[in-house]
Amino acid sequence: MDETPARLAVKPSWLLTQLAVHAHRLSSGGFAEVGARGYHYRILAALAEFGVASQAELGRRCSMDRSDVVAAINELAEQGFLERTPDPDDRRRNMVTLTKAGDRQLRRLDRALDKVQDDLLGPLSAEDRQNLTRLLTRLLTHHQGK
Amino acid sequence: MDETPARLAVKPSWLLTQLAVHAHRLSSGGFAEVGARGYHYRILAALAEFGVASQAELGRRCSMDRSDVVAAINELAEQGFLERTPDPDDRRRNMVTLTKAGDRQLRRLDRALDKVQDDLLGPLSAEDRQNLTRLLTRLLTHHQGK
DNA sequence: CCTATGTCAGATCAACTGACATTG
DNA sequence: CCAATGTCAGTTTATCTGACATAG
Repeated sequence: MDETPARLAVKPSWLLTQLAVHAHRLSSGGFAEVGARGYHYRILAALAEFGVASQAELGRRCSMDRSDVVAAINELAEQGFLERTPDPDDRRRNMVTLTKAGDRQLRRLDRALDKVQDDLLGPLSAEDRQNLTRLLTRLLTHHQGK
Repeated sequence: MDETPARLAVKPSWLLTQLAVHAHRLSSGGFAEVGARGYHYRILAALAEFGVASQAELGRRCSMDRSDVVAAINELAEQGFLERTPDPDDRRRNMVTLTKAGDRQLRRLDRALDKVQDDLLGPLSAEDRQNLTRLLTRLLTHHQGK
């Protein structure tokens, strides 16, 4: 009857790490279906969510490094999913804008992720999912607020 | 009052992805303090939890690829944290055994992770933590059971 | 002077892939 | 003949570091 070993029951950080493996497997699969990867999704989603932003802002919102934002935005711009225009008010900054095509791509990614989410949360009831979401949201807002 | 944008509230998979960034940052910091990394911790923990095992078994228990187990075990054996001996009953297999030094290393890693866990779960009450652990355990056992 | 920004080159770590020889 | 195991080489992705030029 001792199905769950002590370490698993006691260490949520271990649970999160192990679960992250499965979550990562599933979600990269979903991204790949649409020819994208995690960084692309995060940036497109942040643009749709918060609107036009500088690269540094995007990095902060996606918890990504400045330098990685550069590369991801190069790739997304090449595919026409966003546009990079210099900010006249602050000539250090680039303003990044989501295009129509970018919005369509984000929709595709969202659909793919919906399937992933069902796979991932399969064993949980609607109430459990709501509960989990609530807990994770509290954790995330706490850690993103520094 | 609209603190949480729609996407965050609706998509636990996004939440998990973003949280995984913070969890990863914190835990690799903890591992590094002890001169280790995630793969090392997972293998040592699995050995302590389930006892002697073949490399393939370790891979299944840690959700790691066979080939990555090889490299991690090379490194751990070099540091004297485990021993690799051929299985006389099945000459394909290596039996991997945790050493005294390996057990001490695992204890150090556990202590480091305890601090990480407190950082990570900071904003949650004891009851919330128990709740979260219960939900994550159900998800993990479901996904590990294939 | 100091800070923020965008950019680049490079390093590390986790995860995966494909191949191969050996053994069951 | 097929499946499992251990091993090796190589690739991709995510993350981070340090450096630099430019602009506030």
